[in-house]
Amino acid sequence: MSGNPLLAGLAPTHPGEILREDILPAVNLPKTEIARRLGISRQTLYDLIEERQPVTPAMALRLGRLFGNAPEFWANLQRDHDLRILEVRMASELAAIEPIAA
Amino acid sequence: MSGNPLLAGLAPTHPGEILREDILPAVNLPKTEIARRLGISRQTLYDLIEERQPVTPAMALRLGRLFGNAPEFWANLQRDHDLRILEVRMASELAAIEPIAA
DNA sequence: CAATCTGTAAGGCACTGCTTGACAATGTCA
DNA sequence: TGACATTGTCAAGCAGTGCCTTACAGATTG
Repeated sequence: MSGNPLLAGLAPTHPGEILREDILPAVNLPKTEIARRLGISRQTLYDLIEERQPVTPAMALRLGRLFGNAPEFWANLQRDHDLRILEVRMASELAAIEPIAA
Repeated sequence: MSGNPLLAGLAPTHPGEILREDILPAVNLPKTEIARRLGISRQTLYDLIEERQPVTPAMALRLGRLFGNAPEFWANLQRDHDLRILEVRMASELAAIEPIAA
């Protein structure tokens, strides 16, 4: 998948984007309140929303619980984001690894 | 899924277990060599194998590259492991979160 | 006006992912 | 047999990170 030209231009969606653009507007509650309900600091919520911090496993559980979806949903968003970013950043390092013939 | 009694007794499989039990025996190369090929220290490989360290996104990419499988495979193993462990550890904390009615 | 919400910044702290270096025990093979 | 590689573990260190508290100015709302 790494070299797939069809995927090359796709911006890796950060979970914070979905939270900011889709979910929070739909829920329409003060962010202060959201943070309190999630049991995290207001600062941390803003960091998430502004894509400065990742969705950790613990955060995936909190989000899933609060918004009624599977923690895997959030974890997968973060996984895909991480892999797509790192794939580029580690390109030469990875290319140096010789795959073992199966 | 969290309360599913059918899943309750399943030990959360650490990626290290699969590496240790399935892949490394099949490959049959000195672990010293494996570590070198992965571009990580010998110590780190042992930590992985002995389930003392998680498969980070960077590690998922290395493993996928070396063993010819998708990095998502490794990342998912770690994701499931993390979630299952945390789900238990954070049980009361999560229960305190009131889900928002969709 | 008073109170709440917004968005950001600064500083700190505990944890963690990974490294290097070292060691004793075991295995391998000219 | 003796040289060498492999195994498994321990100790120490270090940079990065996830989250916190505190604080501030500006906007919004009762």
